[in-house]
Amino acid sequence: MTAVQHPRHRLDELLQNPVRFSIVAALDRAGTLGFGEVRDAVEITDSALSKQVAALEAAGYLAVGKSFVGKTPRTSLTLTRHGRAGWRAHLATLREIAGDPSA
Amino acid sequence: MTAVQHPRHRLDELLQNPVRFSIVAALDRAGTLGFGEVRDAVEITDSALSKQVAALEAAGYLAVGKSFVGKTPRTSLTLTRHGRAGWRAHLATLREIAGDPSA
DNA sequence: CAAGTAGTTGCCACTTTGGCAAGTGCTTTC
DNA sequence: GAAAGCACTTGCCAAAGTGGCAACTACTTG
Repeated sequence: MTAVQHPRHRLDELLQNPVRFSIVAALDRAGTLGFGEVRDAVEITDSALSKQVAALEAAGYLAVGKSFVGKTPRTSLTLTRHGRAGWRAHLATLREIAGDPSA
Repeated sequence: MTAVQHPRHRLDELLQNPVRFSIVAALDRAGTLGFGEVRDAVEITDSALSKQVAALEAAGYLAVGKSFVGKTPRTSLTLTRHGRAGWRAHLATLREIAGDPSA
């Protein structure tokens, strides 16, 4: 039989970072948000957000849409199905480790 | 009025590490555990655990007791009041970010 | 053309973390 | 009583993650 591993091994590396955790949390709740909205909500610099968004996008966790609202460009962020699944699994694992009965 | 910061700023740096998170979670549930018990539960090497325990102890999060059970030394780990408070606050912040209504 | 908006990227320095091997303190075995 | 064992501890180091800052892209407005 396979040894049962401690749940920490199942934590999502991407979501262990507080910034990415917060970005994904915000998107999970809001559905879609603009780059600026996320930047202001999470309180991070453009540079840092841009890098973390790129990481999440590369992992297929979120879709980045470029469009124009009037004359100004708008980058919209939305969780993918995969991202949402990863988020939920991560939360469930955290709860499992913490001993949360609702895990 | 003071600007309300995003809750991620209140996350406990010590508890952002999965190993320390797991150690503290286990101790919160069990009360006191031996070094070996934690090592086996969390599935980590002696070296890594020793270092993380030292970090948690330095932060006043846990008390390390050295004693002998028969002839073999036993290092027991217990959360301090401060450690328990930090743990609870960290969990509450995670829930707050995640939008958990029970936060 | 200069300047501004909305991001993006490169470069770099700092920090964290783990593995591995050697070391510590105490005890049992040959 | 020297060697070996047990339960950790520590030093050294290499790899990886992050953020700051400044320069850069792309497009628009004055």
